[in-house]
Amino acid sequence: MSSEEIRATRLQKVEQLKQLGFNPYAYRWESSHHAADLHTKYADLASGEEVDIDVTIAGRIMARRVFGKLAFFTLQDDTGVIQIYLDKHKIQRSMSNKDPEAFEHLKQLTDVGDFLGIRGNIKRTEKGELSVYAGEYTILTKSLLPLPDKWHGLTDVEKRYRQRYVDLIVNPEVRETFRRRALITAAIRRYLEQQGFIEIDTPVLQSESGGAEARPFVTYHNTLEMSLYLRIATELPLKRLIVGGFEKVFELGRVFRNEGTSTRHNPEFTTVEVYQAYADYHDMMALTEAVITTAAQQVLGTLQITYQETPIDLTPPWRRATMHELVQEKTGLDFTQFQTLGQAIDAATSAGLTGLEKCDTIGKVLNEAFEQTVETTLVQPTFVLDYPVEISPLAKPHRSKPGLVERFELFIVGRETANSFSELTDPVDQRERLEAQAARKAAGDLEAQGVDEDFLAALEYGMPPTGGLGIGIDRLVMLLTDCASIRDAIAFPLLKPEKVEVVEEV
RNA sequence: GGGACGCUAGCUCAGUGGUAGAGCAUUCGGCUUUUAACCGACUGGUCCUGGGUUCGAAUCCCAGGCGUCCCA
Repeated sequence: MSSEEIRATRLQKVEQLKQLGFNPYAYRWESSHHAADLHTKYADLASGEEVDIDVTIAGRIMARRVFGKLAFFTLQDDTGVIQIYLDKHKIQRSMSNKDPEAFEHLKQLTDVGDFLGIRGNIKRTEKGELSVYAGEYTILTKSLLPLPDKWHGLTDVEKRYRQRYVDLIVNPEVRETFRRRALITAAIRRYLEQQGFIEIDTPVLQSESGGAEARPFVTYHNTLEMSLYLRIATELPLKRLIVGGFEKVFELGRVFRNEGTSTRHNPEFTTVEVYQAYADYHDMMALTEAVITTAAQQVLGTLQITYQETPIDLTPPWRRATMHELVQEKTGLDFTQFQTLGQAIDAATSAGLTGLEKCDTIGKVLNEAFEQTVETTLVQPTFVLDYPVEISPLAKPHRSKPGLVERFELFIVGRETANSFSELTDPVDQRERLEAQAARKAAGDLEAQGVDEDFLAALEYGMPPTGGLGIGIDRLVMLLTDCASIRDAIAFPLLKPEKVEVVEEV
Protein backbone atom coordinates (compact mmCIF):
# COMPACT_ATOMS: atom_id res chain seq x y z
CA MET A 1 0.00 0.00 0.00
CA SER A 2 1.40 3.36 -0.97
CA SER A 3 1.94 6.11 1.59
CA GLU A 4 -0.97 8.03 0.06
CA GLU A 5 -3.24 5.04 0.66
CA ILE A 6 -1.93 4.61 4.19
CA ARG A 7 -2.66 8.28 4.82
CA ALA A 8 -6.18 7.93 3.42
CA THR A 9 -6.82 4.90 5.62
CA ARG A 10 -5.69 6.77 8.70
CA LEU A 11 -7.82 9.80 7.81
CA GLN A 12 -10.77 7.42 7.76
CA LYS A 13 -9.81 6.30 11.26
CA VAL A 14 -9.76 9.97 12.31
CA GLU A 15 -13.35 10.31 11.02
CA GLN A 16 -14.39 7.10 12.76
CA LEU A 17 -12.97 8.36 16.06
CA LYS A 18 -14.89 11.61 15.69
CA GLN A 19 -18.09 9.70 14.98
CA LEU A 20 -17.55 7.64 18.13
CA GLY A 21 -17.31 10.90 20.07
CA PHE A 22 -13.53 10.88 20.61
CA ASN A 23 -11.25 13.76 19.71
CA PRO A 24 -8.29 12.39 17.73
CA TYR A 25 -6.39 15.61 18.55
CA ALA A 26 -6.76 16.00 22.31
CA TYR A 27 -6.07 19.14 24.31
CA ARG A 28 -4.20 17.99 27.36
CA TRP A 29 -2.99 15.02 29.35
CA GLU A 30 -1.61 14.76 32.85
CA SER A 31 1.02 12.09 33.43
CA SER A 32 2.10 10.86 36.83
CA HIS A 33 5.32 9.35 35.45
CA HIS A 34 7.73 9.18 32.58
CA ALA A 35 9.03 5.86 31.27
CA ALA A 36 12.45 6.25 32.89
CA ASP A 37 10.84 7.01 36.29
CA LEU A 38 9.04 3.70 36.20
CA HIS A 39 12.10 1.71 35.15
CA THR A 40 14.04 3.23 38.05
CA LYS A 41 11.27 2.89 40.60
CA TYR A 42 10.34 -0.69 39.76
CA ALA A 43 13.75 -2.06 38.81
CA ASP A 44 13.45 -4.76 41.46
CA LEU A 45 9.89 -5.86 40.75
CA ALA A 46 9.83 -9.61 40.06
CA SER A 47 8.36 -11.15 36.91
CA GLY A 48 4.64 -11.75 37.20
CA GLU A 49 4.36 -9.27 40.09
CA GLU A 50 1.77 -6.51 40.00
CA VAL A 51 1.70 -3.25 41.97
CA ASP A 52 -1.66 -1.76 42.85
CA ILE A 53 -0.86 1.89 42.15
CA ASP A 54 -2.59 4.34 39.85
CA VAL A 55 -0.22 5.46 37.07
CA THR A 56 -0.75 7.73 34.09
CA ILE A 57 1.70 8.02 31.25
CA ALA A 58 1.76 9.32 27.68
CA GLY A 59 3.87 8.80 24.58
CA ARG A 60 4.11 7.74 20.98
CA ILE A 61 3.32 4.15 19.95
CA MET A 62 6.57 2.76 18.52
CA ALA A 63 5.53 -0.88 18.22
CA ARG A 64 2.29 -2.84 18.40
CA ARG A 65 1.96 -6.54 19.10
CA VAL A 66 -1.71 -7.32 18.97
CA PHE A 67 -3.38 -10.65 19.78
CA GLY A 68 -7.04 -11.61 19.82
CA LYS A 69 -7.82 -10.44 23.34
CA LEU A 70 -4.46 -9.04 24.36
CA ALA A 71 -2.05 -6.42 23.10
CA PHE A 72 1.42 -5.08 23.92
CA PHE A 73 2.35 -1.59 22.81
CA THR A 74 5.76 0.03 23.12
CA LEU A 75 5.26 3.64 24.17
CA GLN A 76 8.07 6.18 23.78
CA ASP A 77 8.32 9.41 25.71
CA ASP A 78 11.05 11.99 26.31
CA THR A 79 12.87 9.65 28.67
CA GLY A 80 12.70 6.31 26.90
CA VAL A 81 10.26 3.51 26.24
CA ILE A 82 7.89 1.46 28.37
CA GLN A 83 5.65 -1.44 27.46
CA ILE A 84 1.90 -1.06 27.77
CA TYR A 85 0.06 -4.26 28.56
CA LEU A 86 -3.53 -4.14 27.32
CA ASP A 87 -5.91 -6.94 28.11
CA LYS A 88 -9.44 -7.06 26.75
CA HIS A 89 -11.22 -7.90 30.00
CA LYS A 90 -9.53 -5.17 31.99
CA ILE A 91 -10.00 -2.54 29.26
CA GLN A 92 -13.68 -3.43 28.79
CA ARG A 93 -14.31 -3.41 32.54
CA SER A 94 -12.71 0.02 33.04
CA MET A 95 -13.99 1.68 29.90
CA SER A 96 -17.44 0.17 29.39
CA ASN A 97 -19.25 3.38 30.26
CA LYS A 98 -17.13 5.38 27.76
CA ASP A 99 -16.91 2.82 24.99
CA PRO A 100 -18.30 -0.73 25.27
CA GLU A 101 -16.06 -1.81 22.39
CA ALA A 102 -12.93 -0.10 23.64
CA PHE A 103 -10.64 -3.06 22.99
CA GLU A 104 -11.86 -3.60 19.43
CA HIS A 105 -11.44 0.11 18.76
CA LEU A 106 -7.93 0.00 20.19
CA LYS A 107 -7.05 -2.72 17.69
CA GLN A 108 -8.81 -1.07 14.76
CA LEU A 109 -8.13 2.62 15.26
CA THR A 110 -4.61 2.94 16.68
CA ASP A 111 -1.42 2.80 14.65
CA VAL A 112 2.29 2.97 15.23
CA GLY A 113 3.06 6.68 15.44
CA ASP A 114 -0.05 7.72 17.39
CA PHE A 115 0.23 9.47 20.74
CA LEU A 116 -1.56 7.62 23.49
CA GLY A 117 -2.38 8.43 27.10
CA ILE A 118 -2.61 5.43 29.44
CA ARG A 119 -4.06 4.99 32.91
CA GLY A 120 -3.27 1.74 34.66
CA ASN A 121 -1.15 0.04 37.27
CA ILE A 122 2.30 -1.51 37.20
CA LYS A 123 3.01 -5.09 36.27
CA ARG A 124 6.15 -6.90 35.26
CA THR A 125 4.97 -9.53 32.78
CA GLU A 126 5.68 -13.25 32.99
CA LYS A 127 8.41 -12.69 30.40
CA GLY A 128 10.04 -10.02 32.55
CA GLU A 129 9.07 -6.79 30.80
CA LEU A 130 8.09 -3.90 33.08
CA SER A 131 4.72 -2.68 31.85
CA VAL A 132 1.88 -0.33 32.55
CA TYR A 133 -1.09 -2.66 32.83
CA ALA A 134 -3.69 -0.49 31.15
CA GLY A 135 -7.20 0.09 32.42
CA GLU A 136 -7.93 3.00 30.12
CA TYR A 137 -6.37 4.41 27.02
CA THR A 138 -6.92 7.77 25.27
CA ILE A 139 -5.83 8.59 21.75
CA LEU A 140 -4.14 11.98 22.15
CA THR A 141 -2.96 12.50 18.57
CA LYS A 142 -3.65 10.39 15.51
CA SER A 143 -0.65 10.08 13.21
CA LEU A 144 -1.27 10.01 9.45
CA LEU A 145 2.11 9.09 8.02
CA PRO A 146 3.93 5.80 8.54
CA LEU A 147 7.18 5.77 10.49
CA PRO A 148 10.34 4.23 9.02
CA ASP A 149 11.08 0.53 9.33
CA LYS A 150 11.05 -0.45 13.00
CA TRP A 151 14.20 -2.52 12.65
CA HIS A 152 16.39 -0.63 10.17
CA GLY A 153 15.09 2.81 11.16
CA LEU A 154 15.97 5.85 9.09
CA THR A 155 19.51 5.78 7.75
CA ASP A 156 19.32 7.93 4.61
CA VAL A 157 21.37 10.94 5.75
CA GLU A 158 19.59 13.36 3.46
CA LYS A 159 16.19 12.38 4.84
CA ARG A 160 17.58 12.46 8.38
CA TYR A 161 18.60 16.11 7.93
CA ARG A 162 15.62 17.20 5.87
CA GLN A 163 13.11 15.59 8.22
CA ARG A 164 14.99 15.78 11.49
CA TYR A 165 11.75 15.22 13.39
CA VAL A 166 11.50 11.72 11.93
CA ASP A 167 15.19 11.13 12.70
CA LEU A 168 14.54 12.18 16.31
CA ILE A 169 11.52 9.90 16.62
CA VAL A 170 13.30 6.76 15.49
CA ASN A 171 16.96 7.36 16.44
CA PRO A 172 17.34 7.77 20.20
CA GLU A 173 21.06 8.55 19.88
CA VAL A 174 20.20 11.66 17.88
CA ARG A 175 17.98 12.89 20.69
CA GLU A 176 20.88 12.20 23.04
CA THR A 177 23.23 14.36 20.94
CA PHE A 178 20.97 17.40 21.19
CA ARG A 179 20.33 16.78 24.87
CA ARG A 180 24.10 16.83 25.35
CA ARG A 181 24.43 19.94 23.25
CA ALA A 182 22.01 21.68 25.61
CA LEU A 183 24.02 20.46 28.61
CA ILE A 184 27.20 21.84 27.06
CA THR A 185 25.85 25.33 26.42
CA ALA A 186 24.17 25.39 29.83
CA ALA A 187 27.41 24.32 31.53
CA ILE A 188 29.39 27.00 29.71
CA ARG A 189 26.92 29.73 30.65
CA ARG A 190 26.79 28.53 34.25
CA TYR A 191 30.59 28.42 34.54
CA LEU A 192 31.08 31.88 33.05
CA GLU A 193 28.36 33.36 35.24
CA GLN A 194 29.95 31.76 38.30
CA GLN A 195 33.20 33.48 37.31
CA GLY A 196 31.43 36.85 37.26
CA PHE A 197 30.88 37.17 33.50
CA ILE A 198 27.57 38.56 32.28
CA GLU A 199 25.94 37.69 28.98
CA ILE A 200 24.84 40.62 26.84
CA ASP A 201 23.08 40.17 23.51
CA THR A 202 24.56 42.20 20.68
CA PRO A 203 23.01 42.89 17.26
CA VAL A 204 22.76 40.26 14.58
CA LEU A 205 21.80 42.93 12.03
CA GLN A 206 24.68 45.30 11.49
CA SER A 207 25.36 48.13 9.05
CA GLU A 208 29.07 47.23 9.11
CA SER A 209 30.23 43.63 9.49
CA GLY A 210 33.51 42.97 11.20
CA GLY A 211 35.43 41.04 13.81
CA ALA A 212 36.52 38.31 11.43
CA GLU A 213 37.48 37.72 7.83
CA ALA A 214 34.51 36.15 6.13
CA ARG A 215 32.00 36.91 3.45
CA PRO A 216 28.82 38.17 5.11
CA PHE A 217 25.16 37.60 4.30
CA VAL A 218 23.45 40.77 3.13
CA THR A 219 19.82 41.58 3.83
CA TYR A 220 17.64 44.65 3.39
CA HIS A 221 15.60 46.77 5.76
CA ASN A 222 12.58 48.03 3.85
CA THR A 223 11.42 51.06 5.83
CA LEU A 224 14.93 52.29 6.58
CA GLU A 225 15.83 51.58 2.95
CA MET A 226 19.24 50.22 3.80
CA SER A 227 21.31 47.09 3.40
CA LEU A 228 22.29 45.27 6.56
CA TYR A 229 24.77 42.48 7.22
CA LEU A 230 24.21 39.47 9.41
CA ARG A 231 27.06 39.39 11.92
CA ILE A 232 30.11 37.26 11.15
CA ALA A 233 31.37 37.53 14.74
CA THR A 234 30.32 39.08 18.03
CA GLU A 235 33.76 40.56 18.69
CA LEU A 236 33.40 44.28 18.02
CA PRO A 237 30.16 44.97 19.94
CA LEU A 238 31.43 42.98 22.94
CA LYS A 239 34.63 45.04 22.99
CA ARG A 240 32.49 48.20 23.01
CA LEU A 241 30.94 46.85 26.21
CA ILE A 242 34.43 46.53 27.72
CA VAL A 243 35.06 50.16 26.73
CA GLY A 244 31.77 50.98 28.42
CA GLY A 245 33.06 49.65 31.71
CA PHE A 246 31.91 46.05 31.95
CA GLU A 247 34.94 43.99 32.93
CA LYS A 248 33.67 40.50 32.15
CA VAL A 249 31.22 39.96 29.29
CA PHE A 250 30.30 37.15 26.95
CA GLU A 251 27.75 36.18 24.35
CA LEU A 252 26.86 32.68 23.30
CA GLY A 253 25.05 33.01 20.00
CA ARG A 254 24.69 32.48 16.30
CA VAL A 255 26.99 33.97 13.70
CA PHE A 256 26.61 33.76 9.92
CA ARG A 257 29.21 33.35 7.20
CA ASN A 258 28.32 33.26 3.53
CA GLU A 259 30.49 30.28 2.75
CA GLY A 260 30.22 26.71 1.56
CA THR A 261 29.33 23.75 3.72
CA SER A 262 31.46 20.81 4.75
CA THR A 263 31.70 18.33 7.60
CA ARG A 264 33.20 21.20 9.61
CA HIS A 265 31.27 24.22 8.25
CA ASN A 266 27.66 25.33 8.37
CA PRO A 267 26.78 28.85 7.16
CA GLU A 268 25.17 29.62 10.51
CA PHE A 269 26.99 28.36 13.56
CA THR A 270 27.31 29.09 17.24
CA THR A 271 30.18 30.68 19.10
CA VAL A 272 30.80 31.87 22.60
CA GLU A 273 32.98 34.96 22.77
CA VAL A 274 34.34 36.05 26.13
CA TYR A 275 36.10 39.32 27.01
CA GLN A 276 37.87 40.00 30.27
CA ALA A 277 39.39 43.37 31.15
CA TYR A 278 42.92 43.45 32.60
CA ALA A 279 43.62 39.96 31.26
CA ASP A 280 45.88 38.70 28.46
CA TYR A 281 45.98 35.64 26.26
CA HIS A 282 47.68 33.55 28.95
CA ASP A 283 44.64 34.11 31.16
CA MET A 284 42.48 33.14 28.20
CA MET A 285 44.32 29.82 27.85
CA ALA A 286 43.47 28.98 31.45
CA LEU A 287 39.88 30.08 30.86
CA THR A 288 39.65 27.94 27.70
CA GLU A 289 40.83 24.89 29.61
CA ALA A 290 38.36 25.59 32.39
CA VAL A 291 35.37 26.13 30.08
CA ILE A 292 35.98 23.06 27.96
CA THR A 293 36.83 20.71 30.81
CA THR A 294 33.78 21.91 32.73
CA ALA A 295 31.60 21.13 29.72
CA ALA A 296 33.23 17.72 29.26
CA GLN A 297 32.77 16.82 32.92
CA GLN A 298 29.17 17.94 32.82
CA VAL A 299 28.32 15.89 29.76
CA LEU A 300 30.62 12.88 29.96
CA GLY A 301 31.82 12.91 33.55
CA THR A 302 35.40 12.40 32.43
CA LEU A 303 38.29 14.11 30.65
CA GLN A 304 39.39 10.87 28.97
CA ILE A 305 37.22 10.91 25.89
CA THR A 306 37.09 9.07 22.60
CA TYR A 307 36.48 10.84 19.33
CA GLN A 308 35.88 8.65 16.26
CA GLU A 309 37.86 5.88 17.99
CA THR A 310 40.79 8.16 18.85
CA PRO A 311 41.43 8.61 22.57
CA ILE A 312 41.67 12.28 23.56
CA ASP A 313 43.00 13.39 26.92
CA LEU A 314 41.51 16.70 28.01
CA THR A 315 43.38 16.83 31.30
CA PRO A 316 44.92 20.32 31.64
CA PRO A 317 47.36 21.88 31.23
CA TRP A 318 47.26 21.38 27.47
CA ARG A 319 50.35 21.58 25.31
CA ARG A 320 51.46 25.11 24.46
CA ALA A 321 53.75 25.56 21.46
CA THR A 322 54.44 28.46 19.15
CA MET A 323 53.55 28.33 15.48
CA HIS A 324 57.27 28.70 14.71
CA GLU A 325 58.19 25.71 16.90
CA LEU A 326 55.50 23.50 15.41
CA VAL A 327 56.41 24.36 11.82
CA GLN A 328 60.09 23.74 12.55
CA GLU A 329 59.17 20.40 14.14
CA LYS A 330 57.38 19.24 10.96
CA THR A 331 59.44 20.89 8.19
CA GLY A 332 62.82 21.63 9.75
CA LEU A 333 62.40 25.25 8.65
CA ASP A 334 63.28 28.01 11.13
CA PHE A 335 61.16 30.94 9.99
CA THR A 336 62.91 33.34 12.35
CA GLN A 337 65.97 33.08 10.08
CA PHE A 338 64.31 34.34 6.90
CA GLN A 339 65.03 37.96 5.98
CA THR A 340 63.04 38.18 2.75
CA LEU A 341 59.86 36.77 1.30
CA GLY A 342 61.88 35.15 -1.50
CA GLN A 343 64.02 33.22 0.99
CA ALA A 344 60.97 31.98 2.84
CA ILE A 345 59.18 30.83 -0.31
CA ASP A 346 62.27 29.10 -1.72
CA ALA A 347 62.95 27.27 1.52
CA ALA A 348 59.31 26.27 1.98
CA THR A 349 59.03 25.12 -1.63
CA SER A 350 62.12 22.91 -1.30
CA ALA A 351 60.53 21.52 1.88
CA GLY A 352 57.67 20.30 -0.31
CA LEU A 353 55.05 22.98 0.27
CA THR A 354 52.83 24.13 -2.58
CA GLY A 355 50.61 27.03 -3.55
CA LEU A 356 52.85 29.68 -2.01
CA GLU A 357 52.44 32.15 -4.91
CA LYS A 358 49.52 33.80 -3.16
CA CYS A 359 51.63 34.59 -0.08
CA ASP A 360 52.87 38.18 -0.07
CA THR A 361 54.59 38.18 3.33
CA ILE A 362 56.84 35.83 5.31
CA GLY A 363 54.13 35.51 7.92
CA LYS A 364 51.66 34.20 5.35
CA VAL A 365 54.21 31.63 4.17
CA LEU A 366 54.62 30.54 7.78
CA ASN A 367 50.86 30.26 8.20
CA GLU A 368 50.60 28.28 4.96
CA ALA A 369 53.35 25.94 6.18
CA PHE A 370 51.45 25.53 9.45
CA GLU A 371 48.18 24.73 7.71
CA GLN A 372 49.78 22.28 5.28
CA THR A 373 52.02 20.37 7.66
CA VAL A 374 50.94 20.86 11.26
CA GLU A 375 47.22 21.48 11.61
CA THR A 376 45.84 17.98 11.06
CA THR A 377 48.54 16.44 13.27
CA LEU A 378 47.35 18.35 16.36
CA VAL A 379 45.08 15.61 17.67
CA GLN A 380 45.48 16.12 21.42
CA PRO A 381 44.48 19.59 22.64
CA THR A 382 47.21 22.06 21.70
CA PHE A 383 47.44 25.81 22.05
CA VAL A 384 49.26 27.23 19.04
CA LEU A 385 50.81 30.53 20.06
CA ASP A 386 52.08 33.74 18.50
CA TYR A 387 50.68 34.31 15.03
CA PRO A 388 51.98 36.66 12.33
CA VAL A 389 50.49 40.13 12.68
CA GLU A 390 49.29 40.21 9.06
CA ILE A 391 46.72 37.47 9.64
CA SER A 392 45.61 38.85 13.02
CA PRO A 393 44.24 42.39 12.60
CA LEU A 394 42.58 42.61 16.02
CA ALA A 395 45.39 41.24 18.21
CA LYS A 396 47.97 43.17 20.24
CA PRO A 397 51.61 43.07 19.11
CA HIS A 398 53.65 40.47 20.99
CA ARG A 399 55.38 42.06 23.95
CA SER A 400 58.76 40.57 22.98
CA LYS A 401 58.59 39.10 19.46
CA PRO A 402 58.53 41.64 16.63
CA GLY A 403 56.18 40.88 13.74
CA LEU A 404 54.03 38.56 15.86
CA VAL A 405 50.93 39.08 17.96
CA GLU A 406 49.74 37.63 21.24
CA ARG A 407 47.27 35.17 19.85
CA PHE A 408 46.51 31.50 20.20
CA GLU A 409 44.30 29.03 18.47
CA LEU A 410 43.28 25.80 20.16
CA PHE A 411 43.42 22.69 18.00
CA ILE A 412 41.78 19.39 18.92
CA VAL A 413 41.54 16.44 16.49
CA GLY A 414 43.13 18.67 13.86
CA ARG A 415 40.36 21.24 14.04
CA GLU A 416 40.47 24.86 15.12
CA THR A 417 38.24 24.92 18.17
CA ALA A 418 39.08 28.27 19.81
CA ASN A 419 40.79 31.54 18.93
CA SER A 420 42.04 34.17 21.35
CA PHE A 421 44.11 37.33 21.62
CA SER A 422 45.47 39.84 23.95
CA GLU A 423 43.15 42.37 22.34
CA LEU A 424 44.60 45.28 20.42
CA THR A 425 43.83 48.45 22.38
CA ASP A 426 45.95 50.99 20.49
CA PRO A 427 43.44 52.91 18.34
CA VAL A 428 46.08 54.25 15.91
CA ASP A 429 47.54 50.81 15.25
CA GLN A 430 44.01 49.40 14.95
CA ARG A 431 43.06 52.07 12.39
CA GLU A 432 46.10 51.22 10.23
CA ARG A 433 45.25 47.55 10.26
CA LEU A 434 41.56 48.06 9.49
CA GLU A 435 42.41 50.48 6.69
CA ALA A 436 44.77 47.92 5.19
CA GLN A 437 41.86 45.46 5.26
CA ALA A 438 39.51 48.01 3.75
CA ALA A 439 42.00 48.49 0.91
CA ARG A 440 41.88 44.73 0.26
CA LYS A 441 38.09 44.90 0.30
CA ALA A 442 38.17 47.74 -2.23
CA ALA A 443 40.50 45.62 -4.35
CA GLY A 444 37.85 42.90 -4.47
CA ASP A 445 38.62 40.65 -1.49
CA LEU A 446 35.13 39.45 -0.53
CA GLU A 447 36.23 38.31 2.93
CA ALA A 448 37.85 41.62 3.90
CA GLN A 449 35.77 44.07 5.90
CA GLY A 450 35.46 47.85 5.84
CA VAL A 451 36.58 50.21 8.58
CA ASP A 452 34.18 50.32 11.52
CA GLU A 453 34.65 53.97 12.48
CA ASP A 454 32.47 53.72 15.54
CA PHE A 455 34.55 50.83 16.87
CA LEU A 456 37.68 52.94 16.38
CA ALA A 457 36.01 55.83 18.19
CA ALA A 458 35.28 53.47 21.09
CA LEU A 459 38.95 52.47 21.22
CA GLU A 460 39.93 56.15 21.22
CA TYR A 461 37.90 56.63 24.39
CA GLY A 462 40.20 53.95 25.77
CA MET A 463 39.84 50.20 26.26
CA PRO A 464 41.59 48.60 29.21
CA PRO A 465 43.99 45.75 28.52
CA THR A 466 41.68 42.90 27.60
CA GLY A 467 41.85 39.21 26.89
CA GLY A 468 39.35 37.89 24.35
CA LEU A 469 38.35 34.32 23.53
CA GLY A 470 36.07 32.68 20.99
CA ILE A 471 35.08 29.02 21.12
CA GLY A 472 33.29 27.22 18.29
CA ILE A 473 30.38 25.58 20.05
CA ASP A 474 29.39 23.29 17.18
CA ARG A 475 32.89 21.83 16.95
CA LEU A 476 33.03 21.43 20.71
CA VAL A 477 29.69 19.61 20.57
CA MET A 478 31.04 17.38 17.79
CA LEU A 479 34.02 16.51 19.98
CA LEU A 480 31.97 15.77 23.09
CA THR A 481 29.21 13.86 21.30
CA ASP A 482 31.49 11.99 18.90
CA CYS A 483 29.85 13.41 15.76
CA ALA A 484 31.85 13.08 12.52
CA SER A 485 29.99 15.91 10.80
CA ILE A 486 28.90 19.33 12.04
CA ARG A 487 25.48 18.50 10.55
CA ASP A 488 25.06 15.86 13.22
CA ALA A 489 25.66 18.48 15.91
CA ILE A 490 23.17 21.01 14.47
CA ALA A 491 19.49 20.12 14.68
CA PHE A 492 18.57 21.67 11.35
CA PRO A 493 21.67 22.03 9.17
CA LEU A 494 21.41 24.11 6.01
CA LEU A 495 20.46 22.06 2.94
CA LYS A 496 19.41 23.13 -0.50
CA PRO A 497 15.71 22.64 -1.10
CA GLU A 498 15.00 19.55 -3.12
CA LYS A 499 13.41 21.71 -5.78
CA VAL A 500 15.40 24.91 -6.08
CA GLU A 501 13.34 28.07 -6.29
CA VAL A 502 15.12 30.90 -8.04
CA VAL A 503 15.34 33.89 -5.72
CA GLU A 504 16.35 37.26 -7.01
CA GLU A 505 19.97 37.87 -6.12
CA VAL A 506 20.57 40.86 -3.82
C1' G B 1 35.49 25.13 -7.63
C1' G B 2 37.43 19.74 -8.76
C1' G B 3 36.95 14.38 -8.01
C1' A B 4 34.65 9.73 -6.30
C1' C B 5 30.18 7.52 -4.87
C1' G B 6 24.83 7.39 -4.23
C1' C B 7 19.35 8.36 -5.57
C1' U B 8 14.35 1.80 -7.16
C1' A B 9 7.53 0.77 -2.75
C1' G B 10 6.29 4.53 3.49
C1' C B 11 11.42 2.39 5.46
C1' U B 12 15.84 -0.89 4.58
C1' C B 13 17.69 -2.87 0.24
C1' A B 14 18.28 -6.56 -4.28
C1' G B 15 17.94 -6.07 -9.42
C1' U B 16 24.09 -4.30 -15.25
C1' G B 17 19.83 -4.56 -21.87
C1' G B 18 14.32 -8.68 -22.25
C1' U B 19 7.15 -8.95 -17.87
C1' A B 20 10.09 -4.02 -11.59
C1' G B 21 11.54 -7.68 -6.75
C1' A B 22 12.38 -9.06 -1.20
C1' G B 23 11.90 -8.05 4.09
C1' C B 24 9.37 -4.79 7.34
C1' A B 25 5.16 -1.47 7.51
C1' U B 26 0.06 -1.07 5.54
C1' U B 27 -4.93 -3.79 4.49
C1' C B 28 -7.98 -8.36 5.57
C1' G B 29 -8.57 -13.04 8.57
C1' G B 30 -6.80 -15.91 13.06
C1' C B 31 -4.57 -15.79 17.94
C1' U B 32 -4.63 -14.04 26.17
C1' U B 33 2.44 -13.28 27.66
C1' U B 34 4.56 -10.59 23.24
C1' U B 35 9.02 -7.60 22.75
C1' A B 36 12.07 -7.53 14.89
C1' A B 37 5.46 -11.70 18.05
C1' C B 38 3.56 -15.62 15.01
C1' C B 39 0.36 -18.09 10.97
C1' G B 40 -2.43 -17.22 6.30
C1' A B 41 -3.93 -13.92 2.24
C1' C B 42 -3.59 -9.37 -0.30
C1' U B 43 -1.91 -4.60 -1.62
C1' G B 44 1.66 -1.06 -2.78
C1' G B 45 6.23 1.99 -8.14
C1' U B 46 7.31 9.48 -11.56
C1' C B 47 13.16 3.12 -10.77
C1' C B 48 15.61 11.63 -8.98
C1' U B 49 14.45 14.78 -13.74
C1' G B 50 15.06 15.66 -19.04
C1' G B 51 17.14 14.08 -23.55
C1' G B 52 19.69 10.23 -26.52
C1' U B 53 21.21 5.07 -28.26
C1' U B 54 18.25 0.51 -28.99
C1' C B 55 13.18 -3.72 -31.53
C1' G B 56 13.42 -3.05 -26.16
C1' A B 57 16.55 1.14 -20.84
C1' A B 58 15.98 0.99 -13.60
C1' U B 59 20.33 -0.94 -16.34
C1' C B 60 24.26 2.06 -21.68
C1' C B 61 25.40 7.51 -23.23
C1' C B 62 24.70 13.04 -22.47
C1' A B 63 22.87 17.11 -19.52
C1' G B 64 20.76 18.65 -15.02
C1' G B 65 19.00 18.19 -9.63
C1' C B 66 19.81 16.69 -4.61
C1' G B 67 22.99 14.29 -1.10
C1' U B 68 27.48 11.99 1.14
C1' C B 69 32.71 11.78 1.38
C1' C B 70 37.52 13.56 -0.19
C1' C B 71 40.45 17.61 -2.17
C1' A B 72 41.09 23.19 -2.92
